Order: sequence, then structure tokens, then C-alpha cells
Amino acid sequence: MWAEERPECASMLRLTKKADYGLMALKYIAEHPEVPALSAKDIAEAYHIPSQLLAKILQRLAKVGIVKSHAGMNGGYSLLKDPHKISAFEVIFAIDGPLFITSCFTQEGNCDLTNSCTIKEPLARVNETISSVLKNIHISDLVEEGRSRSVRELVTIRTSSGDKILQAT
Amino acid sequence: MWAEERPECASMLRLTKKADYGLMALKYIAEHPEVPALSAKDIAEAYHIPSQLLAKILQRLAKVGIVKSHAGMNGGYSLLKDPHKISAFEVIFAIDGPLFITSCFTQEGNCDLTNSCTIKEPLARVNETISSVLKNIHISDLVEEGRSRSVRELVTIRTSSGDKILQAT
DNA sequence: TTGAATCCCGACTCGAGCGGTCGTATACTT
DNA sequence: AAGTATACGACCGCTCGAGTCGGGATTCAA
Repeated sequence: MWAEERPECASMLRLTKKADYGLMALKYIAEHPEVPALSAKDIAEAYHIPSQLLAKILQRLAKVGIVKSHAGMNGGYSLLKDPHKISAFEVIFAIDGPLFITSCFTQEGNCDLTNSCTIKEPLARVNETISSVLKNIHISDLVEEGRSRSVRELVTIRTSSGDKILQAT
Repeated sequence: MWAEERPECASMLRLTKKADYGLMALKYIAEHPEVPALSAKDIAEAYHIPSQLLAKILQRLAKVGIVKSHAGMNGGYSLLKDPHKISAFEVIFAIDGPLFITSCFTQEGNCDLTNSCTIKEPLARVNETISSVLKNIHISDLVEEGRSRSVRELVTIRTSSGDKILQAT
């Protein structure tokens, strides 16, 4: 196939392909509001991704009420929510489950070393930060990407070394 | 609660254990400035983590000049930089390599579908956000964690749904 | 000088989970 | 009834993270 030549490129906060596909599919559906329902096969072909896999992903999105499924001929999936109301966070959450930065985590010290857990507290806060950013990105932002500056503005960050100003709006 | 028993709770933006261990070790060293050098074995025992694995991690941190290694008896590792100057980002980078949210990424369109890549642009920006947050967290913040509010203030976020204000002191 | 402690580093194993497939059941349209 | 599509569980190979092993180099102490 393609890619898979560089195993060392990503790490840590990589989206799973499933989440990727899910976001792509939602974007695609949002871009075609005139079509009553888009089949998993159609979407998969548009992006050259395996259709059966995409189908499973869309099924999960259907289960949590992000999309609606229509069986039968000319069936497929349609958005159930306004693209402006679908956050990347909920999509990823629906597909991959809860996301935590820390490895051991059950909010009662099961990584019984009090010491080791202290380092994770600030990281848990980083985790919240990331979640918040993802909650502020919506499918509509993906669709408008290009001319719109919404996303760009959303996550603008002043990161002059040592400086600590995060801002967005 | 919902974290339950499942070991597979985390995903996506999980720190690798190596990065975790690296941060923990640096914190530990920073907490013991009076000791000229701490061996990988000592640190590993303090946290109950495999010492050989930790050794490899510290070696990578030594290679990029974050710590200094001392061979021989009573040898070990000591910080080479001020804890206030060591960011979580560079530690993670040194251990795990570059981090990208997107799966296919080589800055020249190798995921040749122009369509599929458009969705990744905004995500790349999320990636920058996360990097910036990690760059603003330092080993010293981990050490002071508890009484100090530095980290807490650093990543405070107003996330009232729909609202888009990130701020940090 | 010898030995112990320690760093150094590549090679290796092992297992979980991700990405993907298959097959079958079910639902809807015409 | 036929054809198209979703629904869903079972399965599977393979990558990669986690951890181990072993041999070698360096330093210190007795």
C-alpha cells in the first residue's frame, strides 16, 4: 500500500487511523448536505480506505447519535447533529474510548507509589488541556478549512521560549 | 466510576511508559541536588520500575545533554541543565522522537489524497498546541507540584461549551 | 592490579492492540 | 422476491512498545 515506510515518525499523541477515518468521513458527509445518505462504501472510495473498516467506525458513531444510519437501498449515513455541534473530542471518544495521557490511572492509587503519581498530576492537567482543545474543534471547522481562519485562530499560541501565554479566540 | 478495571483505558495521546519514566527520573534527580550522581538502579528502585529499561532512557537523555553520566563506582546521572530549563517537551522528544498527531506525514504529500489531507491540517495545529503546552512545563514544575500552583495556573482553561478561551497566566 | 559498581548499547523476546477481513444476519427499497 | 445496504461478532497478521540479555568500557577503591 502506501505510507508505512517510516515507523519512527509519530508517537505519543497520534490519532488512531480509526479516529482519523471517522473525522474524515464526518467531514465528507458534512460537505454533501444535499445527499440524503452516503454509504460507507461511497465515502471509503472517496478516500481510498477500506470500506468495511469505515462501516464499523460509522456504526459506532451511529450508536452514540452523531450520525443516523439508513439501511437498505440508497441507504447510508447522514449527520444527526449540526456539524458545528460535533466536536472532534466526542468523535474520537466514541471511536477510541477515553483518552488519558498517563499509563496507570484509576483515580485511586493503583500505581501505589505516591511518588510516581505526583508527576502525573500535572500531566493529567495537560490532558485536560488537550481535551479542551479537541472539544473546541468541530466538524464544521474541518469543512471550512482553507479559507476560514476559525481553526487557525482557535489554537493560536504565543510560545516565545520561556513565555507562558496561551491564548485563543 | 467509569475508569473501571480496564487496562485498555488509554489511547491516542498517551505518553509512552518510557517518557513517563524519563520524567519521573528527572524529577527524582532534581529532588536530590545534594547527591552528586544517582544511579539508574537507585532511581528505578525508588519507583519500582525496571532498572535496565530506565538506564536506556537515561542514556538517551545523556546523549542530548539533559543529564550527565558518570561511570564507575558511585557513578550515575546528574542534571546537566537547570530544572527550570528542562521542558517536558524536550524530554519526551529525546525519548520518543518527534510527535505528530497525523498518521501519514512527511511534509510532502505522500498521502496523495488531497482530500484526506485537508482534515489533517487543523489537527496539525492541535499538535502545535499540545507541543506548546508541553514546552511550558518544566521539571521544576513537577518537583514543586503540590503546594505550588505554577502548573495549575499554566494550563487553566475556560472550556464552557462553545466558548473558546484558552488562557494561562 | 584486581574487582566491583556503573554506564553503554545493540540484539533479542514477548504480548497487546491496531488495522483490516470475513461471514452472516438483518433491514429497507423497489 | 431481489438487490442493496447496515449490523456485528469472530478472526488474524503484524507492528510496536515494554522489557531482558549479554558483552564491553569506564571509573573507583582496596
